[in-house]
Amino acid sequence: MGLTKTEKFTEQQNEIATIAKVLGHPARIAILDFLIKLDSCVCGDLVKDIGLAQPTISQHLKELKKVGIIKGKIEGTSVCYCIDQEKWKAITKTLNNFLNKNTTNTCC
Amino acid sequence: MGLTKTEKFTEQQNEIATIAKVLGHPARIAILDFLIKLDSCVCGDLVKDIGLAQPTISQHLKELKKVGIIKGKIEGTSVCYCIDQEKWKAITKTLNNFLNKNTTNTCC
DNA sequence: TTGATTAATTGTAATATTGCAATAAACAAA
DNA sequence: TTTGTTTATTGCAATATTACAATTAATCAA
Repeated sequence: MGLTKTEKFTEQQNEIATIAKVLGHPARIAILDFLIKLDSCVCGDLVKDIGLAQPTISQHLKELKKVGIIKGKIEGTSVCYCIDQEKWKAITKTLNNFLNKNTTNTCC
Repeated sequence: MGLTKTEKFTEQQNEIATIAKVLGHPARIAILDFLIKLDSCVCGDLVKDIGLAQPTISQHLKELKKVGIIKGKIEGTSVCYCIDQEKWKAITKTLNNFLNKNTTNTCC
C-alpha cells in the first residue's frame, strides 16, 4: 500500500521516524555537511558541490525545511540557507533520547 | 527515478543515510522500543503489540536485521529477536559523530 | 504420521520517493 | 523594458516502500 499507518504508533515514535526519514538520504546528509562547513550558502553552490540537478537539490532542501533543520533567507536573487541551530539541538536531543533508552541486556 | 545516486556521496554520508533510513519508519521504532522494554522477544508478541499484520512485521524485522541493529536466534518454533548491543553502540556513535559536527554559527 | 504453531516468503496493489527536463517566478542590472 | 541569474514548481518516468492475503517451511506435540 505504501501508506504508513501512523495512527498505530505513539507521537514520539512518529516524531523520531519523521526526523530519521529526512536524514535517510545521502544527498540530504551531504547538504547538511556542506552547510556545516560554511556559515551560509546558496543553492547554486550546492548544485555544483553535490552534483545533482538543481530541481533535485531544491526538492531535498524542501524536505529538510519541512522538519525545520534548515532555514532559508531570501537575499536578492539567491537564498541563504543555513542550519537552524535550535532545531538541530532539538533533533539531536530527540534522537539521543531514543538511542540512550537502550541499556545492556543479557539476552542472546 | 526513485533510484538514489549513492556513487555521488561519500561512504560516510551513505552510511549515515542508510542507518537513518531504517530508523525512518514508526513501526521499526516501535519494534525497537518493544525490544528495549524486554530482554528478548518473539515475533508473535510484536504482531499483537504493534498491530500490523505478521508479514508486515516480518518485513520490518528484515530491514532492521539488514543494518544489524537486531539479531534473531531460532528457538524451536519461534524466533528470539533482540538488540545487537555492539551494533547499537556503533550506530549511536555514527549518528552522534554527525550530529556533533555542527557548531554554533552566527549566520541568519 | 498427522495437526497445530510460528515465522518467512511470494505475489500483488497502492502509495511514496527520487531525479530531471521544462517552465515559471522573482529579482537585479543594463 | 529587456536580459540574465537564481531558485521554485510542475509534470513525468522509474524505482522503492508499505501493507497484507495466501502460501510455504520448519518445528513441536500428540
